[in-house]
Amino acid sequence: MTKGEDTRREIVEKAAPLFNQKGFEGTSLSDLMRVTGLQKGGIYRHFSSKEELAGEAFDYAWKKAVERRLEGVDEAADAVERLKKMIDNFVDIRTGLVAGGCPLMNTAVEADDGNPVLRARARGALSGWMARLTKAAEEGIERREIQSRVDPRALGQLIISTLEGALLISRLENDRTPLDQVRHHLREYLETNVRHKKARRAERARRAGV
Amino acid sequence: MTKGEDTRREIVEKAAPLFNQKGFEGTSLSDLMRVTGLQKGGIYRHFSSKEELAGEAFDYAWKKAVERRLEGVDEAADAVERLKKMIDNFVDIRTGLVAGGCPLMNTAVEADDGNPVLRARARGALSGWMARLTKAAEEGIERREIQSRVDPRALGQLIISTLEGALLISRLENDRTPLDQVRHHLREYLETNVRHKKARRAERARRAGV
DNA sequence: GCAATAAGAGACCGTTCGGTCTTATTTTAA
DNA sequence: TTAAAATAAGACCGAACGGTCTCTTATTGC
Repeated sequence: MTKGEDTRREIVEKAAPLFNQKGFEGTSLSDLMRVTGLQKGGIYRHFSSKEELAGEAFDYAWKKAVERRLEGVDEAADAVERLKKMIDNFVDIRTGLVAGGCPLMNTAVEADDGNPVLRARARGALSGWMARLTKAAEEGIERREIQSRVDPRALGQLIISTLEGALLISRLENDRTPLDQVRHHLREYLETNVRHKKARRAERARRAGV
Repeated sequence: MTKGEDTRREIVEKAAPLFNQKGFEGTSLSDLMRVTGLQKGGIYRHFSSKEELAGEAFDYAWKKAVERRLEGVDEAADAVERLKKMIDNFVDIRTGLVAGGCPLMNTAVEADDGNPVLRARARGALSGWMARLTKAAEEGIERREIQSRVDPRALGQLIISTLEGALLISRLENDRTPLDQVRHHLREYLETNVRHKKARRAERARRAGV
């Protein structure tokens, strides 16, 4: 890795929390100069515009969020447990993330009446997340772990909507109750309306044995 | 009403969609001059700062949202129907509102890492909304329309979180499916886990009779 | 209709904005 | 070691920022 590539990477990593907290418009070049310790020339050598840097900062922030939200998911016992693990990760994990809350929410709200480049970035992130959830649900249906009447896409939308909304409220109130609340609600829903009935007795036995 | 008061009101009404769409930082005085047809002097005669105007614009936008979201709620047959009506209004109503989506969400996201004045405004709006929902739930419990084990505050948080999250996703995707999805989900939840069991037979009969 | 007052225009203020470009310095490969 | 290439500094640009202030114009109460 050349020194230039290294500097570029550092700029992105240091810029990401700024953009995530203050937004694209709210982050100025002088902010970026301050956190990177570089002058304008040093920044603009690596990026053609503030927007290009913001785009890469979003990708970086989102990548870190996805990584953490997927931790331990593959190890879960079945499809329902995988979904529950993703929910738990969303609710519990607050370290190792770019500061400022969910990049998807922040970018979606700022960009949906404006900046089309960042908006596209947010849509891409959302569809990736949706794909993870629907794939888990589809596989669960195939394996008779999830009821066949469940619509994977609708389930994914429900989970994402609920989690993002609770995060919004939790951050505004500075209180994690809403996140815990929807976690409990979604878990109940998954066990009662999503998990395949044939699998329920076995699952109860497994849990009792733990 | 003097001409000054009238002008002031017009400024607020014309500024509100701008702030709701572009945010506080994203809305410039030249934007405000354009939509109001006034020069700076004409605006600053009525407001001491851009922030003061933004605050009043938020109140205006929120007031309109609340008015529409409460339409027909008092006429509902019981507490569960009142909650369902509030949910329906949130999902269905898109006219008569200040453009740019939910003012609570927009302001919460922009202000939660910054502007404390606007953040306080958003928190006030949220607590008012929560109060409406918890009051409906508490009354429902008193009247044996809602199960006594239901926690009014938790129910309110769940409804608000779910609706706001779905609105976020719907706006990003430009697709109302997530909103319809969570409406269906919440209705089912209200009927199954919230409505008082003694009231269920009567409710089914009432609905069959309609 | 007139004087007092309220309302609005718009020039002006210093600052900051995103961005460019030339120059100096550091890294790199030969 | 040295020359070429990569990298960073920072002066500079015009435009736009939020805000002030003076002066003119419009409204108001008498």
